[in-house]
Amino acid sequence: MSRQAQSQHESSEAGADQRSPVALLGTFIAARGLKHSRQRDVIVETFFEIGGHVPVEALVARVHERDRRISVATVYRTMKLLAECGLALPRQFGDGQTRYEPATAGAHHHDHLICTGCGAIVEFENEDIEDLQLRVARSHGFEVESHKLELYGRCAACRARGEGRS
Amino acid sequence: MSRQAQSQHESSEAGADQRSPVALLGTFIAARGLKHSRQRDVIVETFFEIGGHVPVEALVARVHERDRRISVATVYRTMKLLAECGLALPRQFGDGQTRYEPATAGAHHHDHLICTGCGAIVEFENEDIEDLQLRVARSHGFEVESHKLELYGRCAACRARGEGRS
DNA sequence: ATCCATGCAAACGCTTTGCACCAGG
DNA sequence: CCTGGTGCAAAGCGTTTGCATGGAT
Repeated sequence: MSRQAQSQHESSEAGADQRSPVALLGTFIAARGLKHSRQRDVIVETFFEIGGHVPVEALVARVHERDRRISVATVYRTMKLLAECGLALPRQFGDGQTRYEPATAGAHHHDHLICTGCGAIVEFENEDIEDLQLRVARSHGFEVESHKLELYGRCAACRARGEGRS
Repeated sequence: MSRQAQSQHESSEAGADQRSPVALLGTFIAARGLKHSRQRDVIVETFFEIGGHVPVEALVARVHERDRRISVATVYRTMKLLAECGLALPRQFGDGQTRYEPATAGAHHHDHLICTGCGAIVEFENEDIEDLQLRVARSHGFEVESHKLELYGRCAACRARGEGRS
């Protein structure tokens, strides 16, 4: 909605900020004097392949499909690195486990709809709500730095499936 | 909401839903065939004395000021019981620990402003935001069951204290 | 007498960390 | 080579649970 189209052709092949995540990470790593490794590649590729809001546990499982010997610790360390690089966003929903969501270059802040039936997570963005948030905060003397909004409910599919809730 | 006033005179002296939390818990306990105990009284009294959004750890500390021998397990069990009774609401902010907030009888749903400077937690309620939430959800085929909205920022006091953020 | 509640400590799930070894620059 | 990365296992943290004991009804 508020994302203005910058140029039309860049989407054709690569686009300045459309380099592969692995490549982007490479840049960050180089800039920080860190090192490159095979397991990081695997983890990062797998993470962006999944694309969604991945619990670390699930990511580990997927990574192990490619290389059984990559350790959980390395996955955690790599995800933390990705988060520091701004390539992944850690999310804390109520269930005690950290999920990571890919942070694509031009992406805006958004919030989440979470289906209590099937666990589906849908992203949305709403400027009106954000405006109201700022206003409410200001009326309490707060200056908002960030926020978290999660709506829990049943998605269309789940409602269709079991009309009279379980 | 679904609790209808059963008798009328009980409200005369104490107020139907204004009875002390310990007394209210007593009623629930009796109704469920559970038992009363000294440590529950201490925990519940302490909890409502604090009144805010208490991390369990802090509650335990306070409880221990009164009786060192009450165990952590009992505090957790009691808070879970209070939550089931509807007298306390468990809250999960992002910091990995559960906080409980007293649920007074007529209280509405509300959301939270959390100061990233001093940790202060302010409650607010905003119908417009809630309306918009419902609308957004519906536009995605969701039927909202509950939601969580947290605004993180700096409160007036903290901003006054250190204008140029640390 | 009967259950429930308690305390203790062990177990838990998720995440982090210490350490010795391995590997990229 | 030197520094950072890895695997493993242990530790950490908040929370829960099994079990024997103690207390309320």
